[in-house]
Amino acid sequence: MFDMEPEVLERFTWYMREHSALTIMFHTKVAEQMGLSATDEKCLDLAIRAEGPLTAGRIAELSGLSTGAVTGVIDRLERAGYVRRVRDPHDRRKVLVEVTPAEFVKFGHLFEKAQASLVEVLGHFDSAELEVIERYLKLQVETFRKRVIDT
Amino acid sequence: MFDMEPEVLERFTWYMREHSALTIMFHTKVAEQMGLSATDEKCLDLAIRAEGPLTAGRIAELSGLSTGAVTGVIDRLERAGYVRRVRDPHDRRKVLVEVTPAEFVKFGHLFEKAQASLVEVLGHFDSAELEVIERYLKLQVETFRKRVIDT
DNA sequence: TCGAACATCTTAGCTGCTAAGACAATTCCT
DNA sequence: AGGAATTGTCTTAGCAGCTAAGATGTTCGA
Repeated sequence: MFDMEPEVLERFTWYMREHSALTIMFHTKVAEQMGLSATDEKCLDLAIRAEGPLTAGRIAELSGLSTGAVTGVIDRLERAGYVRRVRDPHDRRKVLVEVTPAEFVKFGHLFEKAQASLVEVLGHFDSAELEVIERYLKLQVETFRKRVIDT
Repeated sequence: MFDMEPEVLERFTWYMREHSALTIMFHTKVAEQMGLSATDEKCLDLAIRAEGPLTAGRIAELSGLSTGAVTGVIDRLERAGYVRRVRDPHDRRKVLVEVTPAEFVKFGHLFEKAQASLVEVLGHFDSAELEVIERYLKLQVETFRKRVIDT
């Protein structure tokens, strides 16, 4: 820990801000290409990134939408073939949202391109440098998560 | 440049994905606290990050909204005091959207907290490491921008 | 000077959100 | 075990904000 020059902080702040704006634009464009609204894509992403299948209610909590809105989201995702509704056998009130991986083959190119540009960026660093970057990313994600929760 | 192990790439991909999701959640929450919709906040952010004042039409292009929608966005932002409509003296068809900096004082705590967590993260690295991280961020933003444009 | 092009605003119609309540399944309490 | 309260999802009414099309006002070029 050492004291940082103000311009350094300013530059890092700028990178963050720029990266945020780009992330939001990218998110919008990916959704568009998949024939979904940003909201629907956001919920689909939650379902994909979750450990097991999520319930409709859990998606409402995580996304901040009302349960009524989530019904509509799942309707559209199901109609488009991205997910399937499965009643939870242990609690038949619940609806489990199961992602159907096959549907994503169509959009493989999107993810491949994303992967390719990540590889391109990382290719400019040696393995000691990558270690530093990974430590930074890990810490950044953890810190960011805490901040998002109490905002 | 050296060849990367698949698990390393996998971990980096995970960080990216997690960071994206957090960015979108954070964006939603900031907008909420400022009494704006995510759309309005996105446009305001464009206006803040731009060099000079943007025209209404330019905001429509950059945000991907229709000109009609942008009229509504500016109405709401103006009513809330974040921006001011100024007719361009050189071309009186155009409406310049001028950000009123004073309004952001109220939300200083939001930005201070963001700044503070950035400082906290960066505090874990010495200046040689920060140089690596900055190089990474710079490259990442540039590469990401190209990818977003042709997506 | 007049018509074409341009920048923004207005409006009609539509989609998707929230809030409230209906409905069905489960759990709790006696 | 049986009725009441709780829980999870869906339905509906009303509303906000988006798009597309056209109106309005301004500029530019011949």
